[in-house]
Amino acid sequence: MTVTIYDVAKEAKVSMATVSRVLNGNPNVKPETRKRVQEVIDRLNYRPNAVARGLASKRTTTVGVIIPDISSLYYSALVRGLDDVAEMYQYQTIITNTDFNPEAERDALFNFMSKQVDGIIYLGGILNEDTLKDIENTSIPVVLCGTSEHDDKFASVNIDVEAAMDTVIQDFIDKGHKKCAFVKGYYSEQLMYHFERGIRRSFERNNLEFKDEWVIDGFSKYDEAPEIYKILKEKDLDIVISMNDAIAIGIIHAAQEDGKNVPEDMEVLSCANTRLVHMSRPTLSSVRTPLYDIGAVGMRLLTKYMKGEAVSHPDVILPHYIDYRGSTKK
Amino acid sequence: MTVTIYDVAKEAKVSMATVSRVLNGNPNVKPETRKRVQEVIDRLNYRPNAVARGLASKRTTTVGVIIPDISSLYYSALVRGLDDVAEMYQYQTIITNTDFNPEAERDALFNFMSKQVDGIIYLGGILNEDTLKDIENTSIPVVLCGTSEHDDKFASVNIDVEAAMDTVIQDFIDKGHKKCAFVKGYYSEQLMYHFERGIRRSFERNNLEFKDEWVIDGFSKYDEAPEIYKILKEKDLDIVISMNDAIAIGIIHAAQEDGKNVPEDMEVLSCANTRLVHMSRPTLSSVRTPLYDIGAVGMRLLTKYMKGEAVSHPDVILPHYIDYRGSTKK
DNA sequence: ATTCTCAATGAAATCCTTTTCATTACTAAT
DNA sequence: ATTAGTAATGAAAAGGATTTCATTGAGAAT
Repeated sequence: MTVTIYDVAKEAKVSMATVSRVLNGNPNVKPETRKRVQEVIDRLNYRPNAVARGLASKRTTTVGVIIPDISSLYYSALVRGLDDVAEMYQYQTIITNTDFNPEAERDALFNFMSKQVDGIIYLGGILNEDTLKDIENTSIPVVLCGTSEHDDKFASVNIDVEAAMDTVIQDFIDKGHKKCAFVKGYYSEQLMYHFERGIRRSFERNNLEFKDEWVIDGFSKYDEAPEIYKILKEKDLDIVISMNDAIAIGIIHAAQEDGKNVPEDMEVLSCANTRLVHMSRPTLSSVRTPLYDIGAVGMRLLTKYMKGEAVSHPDVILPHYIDYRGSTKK
Repeated sequence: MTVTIYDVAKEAKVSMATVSRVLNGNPNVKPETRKRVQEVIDRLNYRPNAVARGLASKRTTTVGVIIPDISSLYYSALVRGLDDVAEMYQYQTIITNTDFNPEAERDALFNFMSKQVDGIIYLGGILNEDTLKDIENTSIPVVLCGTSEHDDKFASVNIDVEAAMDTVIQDFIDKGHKKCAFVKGYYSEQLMYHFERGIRRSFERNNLEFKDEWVIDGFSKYDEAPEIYKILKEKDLDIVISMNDAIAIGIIHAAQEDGKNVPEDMEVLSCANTRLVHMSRPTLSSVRTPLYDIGAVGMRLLTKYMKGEAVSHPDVILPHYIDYRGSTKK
């Protein structure tokens, strides 16, 4: 039925070992032998069984990716970056959606181990201690992308979100503002924590108070924005930093429906940087996080680990920019 | 180092076969033996090697997914549907982005075969004849999702796009319109073809001509919308059916910037149905394609094939609706 | 001519399961 | 008491590659 390496060996009158050598580009094969074997491979249309190969070599050319939700523009942009680089290096990815559920993350991890992935990219939420230990034991390389976990244990790729927030807040304060809302989103706790810390730090440095009640949490979708707007209005907050850009757009729309103008009556800035920022009116000011690049660099890093290469800088910080567009005042 | 089935067998004083039976829920194990083995499994923290298992059983619990671009809202919604059902049935997915490149699709397919996937979900563009034949030879089950390929060879899940377009056009004609633009997007040729055919059919039935020049092709991104708008204006087309909703929104914005009002001066309807439709002002009228469900049903179908179950209706047509929102007149 | 290297190749072990087939130990039936 | 039938188990093969180690042969060095 299916052609195996044995069939090729027999047909080419060599041993399986030699066929294997040809397959893997091992130089210890006489050119004419190589040619003969290659001809048989082509003629028989032989394609190696990656599963058998994986069992024998202990390498599967597969990496596991843990992600909250692939249908989010934010995460799918990261994944596209990952995938393109993975493709370049001949790896395939297995993606598992976890919706920030720690149990789902744990299951995913165990699945990856069972499937003998060569590496893991983690874009997720919180790894609990047990799971963490399990991973370390396997010695499967792990790279964290955009979760802002400054952890010694794993390599990571991020932007400096605290610095970004610092800049943003300083700009607002310089324009004379003394308060702002911070609307969290559907991201990892750590990431949200770091954003908030950047904001607080900036307020502190300016000897201004950042009130806990300015943090608005528990919303994840565009549809919920009117509720958020209501809260903002109650608290008389007219500077809004939203982690999620769909929600930011929703807030703008809610304000507009309430007869307000953005940015004149309310300024909105998003921390995500998906394609949506261009698609609202006014266009959405935002922190330009290079999502695709974070994914790409993360996977590149992982390939190095998987090949056993030395990595000089395991914690990569990519540059970020603040793009002031229509939803903030000059 | 790593615990194998052999270690468990030795420790539990049974043969590997019995451990395997316990692992796979085979009923031919005495309850007390099962318990003893299970205890050892837990104690040793044994987790089966899926690669070895795959080699021995010829089943990998992995399905390959071919997709143009995971970072598209349209396709990632489909994939989320797929993934959730796959998860339910204990399958993992390997996703490959192809950007509609036939060669990339072919490579992906060969990769899947090599990795011995149990099934394939195809959301892609055009399978050329050779590749098609290769797939058939492997007897790997394939399900087509949302590509609108009414092909006897493979199972498929779709909406009836021609009927959808027919309804839409009929509505426009009933409102007194005699022409409309059809803006293609970044989708498969077949899908676009079926949409166009639905439009043409409707025009014909009303004894109206649909001109070739009303078909606008070659654009894929929001940013390109101003160009499209220019063309629309030249051709004096004020009814626009766009396959892509980001582009539809772009056209609306371009019109607004040109001092026009939507829907008063120009009506726009999108055929995709991503979350974006709610996020524009005016909100975007669209064909409500149940993307998530198409993916989910497709994967469900595939699980049946993979388990060798009979499938009574291999070509599923899911219901669709036309959602008239703010971008079209009542 | 003999020894030494090194390139080229093959035999066989190995990777870790599942699965088939044979065997043993019981229980029920006659 | 004997046989038949069945439940429970084990031994060993199979799955398709890689990899280690041994071997062969040819050319270089002595």
